Amino acid sequence: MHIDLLIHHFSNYLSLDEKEITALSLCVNEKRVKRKQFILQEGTICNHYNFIAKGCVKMYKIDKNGKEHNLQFAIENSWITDIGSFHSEIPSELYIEAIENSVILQIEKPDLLNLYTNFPKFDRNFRVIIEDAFIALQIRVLHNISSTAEEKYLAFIATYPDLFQRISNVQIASYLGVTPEFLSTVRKKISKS
Amino acid sequence: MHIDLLIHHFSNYLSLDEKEITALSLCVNEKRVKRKQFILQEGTICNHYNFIAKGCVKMYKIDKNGKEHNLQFAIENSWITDIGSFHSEIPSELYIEAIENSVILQIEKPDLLNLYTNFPKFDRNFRVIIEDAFIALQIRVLHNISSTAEEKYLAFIATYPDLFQRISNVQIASYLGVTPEFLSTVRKKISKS
DNA sequence: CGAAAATTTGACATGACTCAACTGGAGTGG
DNA sequence: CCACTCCAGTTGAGTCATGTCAAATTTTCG
Repeated sequence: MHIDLLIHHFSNYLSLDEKEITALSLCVNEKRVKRKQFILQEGTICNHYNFIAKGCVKMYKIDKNGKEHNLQFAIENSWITDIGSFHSEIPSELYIEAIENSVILQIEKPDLLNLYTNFPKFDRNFRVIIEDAFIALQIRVLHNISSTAEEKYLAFIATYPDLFQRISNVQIASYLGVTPEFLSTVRKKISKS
Repeated sequence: MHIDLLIHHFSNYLSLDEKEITALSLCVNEKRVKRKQFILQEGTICNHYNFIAKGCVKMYKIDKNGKEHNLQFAIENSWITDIGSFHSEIPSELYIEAIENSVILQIEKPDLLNLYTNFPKFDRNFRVIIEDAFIALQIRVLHNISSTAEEKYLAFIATYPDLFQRISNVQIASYLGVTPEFLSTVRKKISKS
């Protein structure tokens, strides 16, 4: 079962004991989605945390010109959620869409709050998980405000060599904040040097 | 005393009880810095969390061309720390420098870890604090990858009207990732419309 | 196989940077 | 209190990075 992946994921932090595993298992829902299906759509409230057990998904915004801007990718053993919408319970401006056929483990908000209250270890573990995500986002912001497209692209493939092989350059361009056409010329220049 | 500000800050989350307040008080160090003094410098390990009780500071990186890139500002009642360096205990690539004469409340890493272990409420509170910071960073990334300089500037002054009045446009330009000259032309264009 | 999407290429447009010069406070020392 | 310096802010000319649009080609996937 896929929940073993989640339990193993937590063993990277403070491992769960029997009672915690039982409680967690009771509130995890497994959801299978095919490529191009949505886990979240703009206008709806994001009321669950999503853990990717298998596959690959993206979270993005569509701007006023209809263009997609990728905020985050997630593959096996990582979390992807519109935490802003989850917290405030206001409608999301984001989409979460499967790039590959995927298996998602979802925890509903009331269940997660219960886990936090009954088992402080979840507060601890999610604190550390989000700290790590925060650190990665800070590095991304630094690149955004200080690097050229070429530098950002090279940093991306160095940081996420696994992702890089699974997603198209259109997706990477959207994540970096450049057009696919320009990324193409950047890649050409890199390959020549 | 300034520690009251910190205790009050936590009351925005789960309020601290007597024992927690006592424990916290024992590990908070008050530090006064003047304008242009450093709280952290590149090459040193960031081994404390910094809470701004009074004043205003910035955290930035200096790139290979000697240019500053502002990652974060902090004013009263907010946290500013190189969490990456704090976690991994590798030397920081960032500077934290006072923009105004300031009062900082510092918690050393071993003390913070003790607070986490002895009082789970700190895990909870810092989880929520960092979640909020994470949400703000995600919004910033979305602007970085999808907006023009003008849109980013307008979003900045709408989001941080308080900060906007206390710091120079040079600092804002560095935060947005544009040159001060170009920000100047953007501001001129805005004032005309 | 066939449709849809990804990738590349080129001509052109524009947003943003560089560099240099100038102006006008704000702080500092005599 | 003045003279001085330093820095923020502005302006303009020229340049570079990146975007737009359109078209052709290749790849992917159902």
